[in-house]
Amino acid sequence: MNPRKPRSQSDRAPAPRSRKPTMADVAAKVGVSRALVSLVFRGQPGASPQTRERVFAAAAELGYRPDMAARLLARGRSKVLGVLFTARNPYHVDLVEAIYPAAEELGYDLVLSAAVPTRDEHKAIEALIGHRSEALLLCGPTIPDADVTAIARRIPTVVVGRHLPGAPLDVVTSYDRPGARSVIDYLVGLGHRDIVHVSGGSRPGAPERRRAYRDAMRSHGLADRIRVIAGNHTEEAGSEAARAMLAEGRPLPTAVFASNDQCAIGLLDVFTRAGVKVPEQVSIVGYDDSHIAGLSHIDLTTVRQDVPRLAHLAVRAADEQLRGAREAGAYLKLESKLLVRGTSGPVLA
Amino acid sequence: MNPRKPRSQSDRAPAPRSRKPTMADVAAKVGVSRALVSLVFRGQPGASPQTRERVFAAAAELGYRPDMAARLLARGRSKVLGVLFTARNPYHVDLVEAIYPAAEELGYDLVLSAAVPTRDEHKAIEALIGHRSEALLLCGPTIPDADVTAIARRIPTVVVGRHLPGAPLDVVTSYDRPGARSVIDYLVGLGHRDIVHVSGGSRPGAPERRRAYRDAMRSHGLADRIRVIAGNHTEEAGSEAARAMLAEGRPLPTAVFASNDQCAIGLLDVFTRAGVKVPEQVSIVGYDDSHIAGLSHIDLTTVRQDVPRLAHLAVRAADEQLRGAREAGAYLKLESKLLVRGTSGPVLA
DNA sequence: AGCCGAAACTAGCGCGCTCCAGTCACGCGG
DNA sequence: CCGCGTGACTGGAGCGCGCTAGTTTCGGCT
Repeated sequence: MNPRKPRSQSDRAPAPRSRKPTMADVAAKVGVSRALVSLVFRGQPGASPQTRERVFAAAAELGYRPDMAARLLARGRSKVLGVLFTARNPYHVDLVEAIYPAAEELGYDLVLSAAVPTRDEHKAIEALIGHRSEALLLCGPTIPDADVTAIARRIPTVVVGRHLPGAPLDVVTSYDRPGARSVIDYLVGLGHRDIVHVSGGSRPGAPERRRAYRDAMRSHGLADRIRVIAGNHTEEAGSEAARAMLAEGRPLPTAVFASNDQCAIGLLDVFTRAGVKVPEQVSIVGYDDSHIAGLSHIDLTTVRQDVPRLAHLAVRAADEQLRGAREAGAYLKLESKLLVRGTSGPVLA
Repeated sequence: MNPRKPRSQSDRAPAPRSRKPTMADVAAKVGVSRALVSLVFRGQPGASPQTRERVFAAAAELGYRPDMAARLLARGRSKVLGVLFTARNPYHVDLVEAIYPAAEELGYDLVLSAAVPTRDEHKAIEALIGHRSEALLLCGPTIPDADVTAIARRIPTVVVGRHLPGAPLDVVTSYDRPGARSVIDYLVGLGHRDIVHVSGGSRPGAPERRRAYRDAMRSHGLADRIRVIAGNHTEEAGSEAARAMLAEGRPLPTAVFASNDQCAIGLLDVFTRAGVKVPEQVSIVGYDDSHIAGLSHIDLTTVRQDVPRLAHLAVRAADEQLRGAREAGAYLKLESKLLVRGTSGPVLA
């Protein structure tokens, strides 16, 4: 068995459903040159209104669609942004949803590539580059700093939601420290003192949130109550943390601050199933305000990041890099703000 | 100033991002023809092992990546499959994750396009076609039958997880009827009689599951206990249904069969928060076995669809259509099987 | 020696499109 | 009458690659 198959006839043109019409077909039908059709389709001046009309009519009749690949190839600029995201992360999904309109506004098209368990971020990024993305938007990438830097040297890159100072790329993110701090301030204001933090390890944003938690606790004179449980940005990590707390036998904290919403939801589920009342017995606060946090049955208190604006800035940063408007290296940070919902409340005596 | 610089032959710019290296650059560096480099990169026979080695070395040094757009253009076949999915649907995410390896196996590349609130499926599909997808894989599309049919006439199409008989496309899905039926059989076997179904409206698979529920109830002599609550394939719909049941004042059913996992989770959350014990007071069963169903804190009884196989068949169907191996119109159905987890149990006297 | 065929490699066209440098007709002032 | 500007349109050279039809080299066989 030869592992590589020789190209056979069947590997060539697919059974033509009817050959895809090209610009030349449209041009021929109207009786003009291809160049004119091209002009019309790009909406550029240089064609009379009547001709435009006829071109569009002929195109519609033939079912012609401009071929992106050829267009990309011919044009210096491809106007395509590659977006890397983690399919399982609802916050990333929110980001992607917000990036679409932002990109459209500036005339960019999007190509998505998902990082999934069987397909790591490196591969996903290669695919994006291969598909002729002009620039990359990386949503909370988890590969090492050095790798991100190496990629950024090859292609304009914008990292969203991860702190990565000093690399030749733009960073768009929220101020994690004040966001996390406001959570602690809020909880302390409600009378909480035993506030546990379930951390997200080295996940994007997690170190900052952890540090802000510690700082805030100290500044409230609660240094001795600091407790960080190592976790992750997943439901599974949250539920494990909750089970661990329940299994300890000692009293539960009155509040838990999770490093992101998924983790918070894991906590929430395990606690409520164990009969622990939220927020009466334990307040739970997440981070990100991903769309699931807002669902009525979750109703999670969390920290909202301004996702549409984040997306907008990210696309604009990419555009600026591409236009050569400035060097890469911008560090854009947005305010984020506490969003009080139903999973948090005062300490009940 | 003209941004378009003429290409100078001797452009060996160490300035990192000056210009993307092309195959010609690699060829020049190695001292062979472009054609040979092309052979090497396609893994085709016709190059000596030493040459291969040198080509790869030079490519790595230059940071060369084959340009998909050009490759697509030059090759009759683009070998790209366009995948439409709903970013917020975890089951779709599972599917996408499974499609990646399946596509790779047959030598296809993937382009994803997400249907999101601000960007409907039509637009997403146009984008896929524009990016030169040879065929479309539509994960549970929600646009009208006629629209899907119209698209399928333009481009080979495979629909996953939606019943759509008689259209010029392939369908890959699971047997929803037996799957749903096994749920009812199982619940009845545990002693349940008051089994409510929260339906998914006209969402892919939902009508079949609803019908199977009704049929199964009747065949168990429970025709008078049939109760369908109109819903959707979202958490929100599940939670609404749960709230509605709680608000009614009359006794809860002993079991609820939701049309998909997300809906089931909505139910689950509202019930547990209201202090209703699952499964002691109410058993809850979902459908799809999306990855969230398996999370330890959810531990949802559900119906597993064989996602890897579904993905595999879908890709193969697309491949077959493209190769002209057969006409479109295949209807592939897989077995699905009940997966008993922690949210279901016997009726307690 | 002479022939042959496979292995290794090359030349060059063409994929569908964009873009630049024209060409053509037409009107107008000198 | 010519020159000249302007709007409408055309020709053709690429973009980076794949692929067919070669050419050259070389070892083995009669």
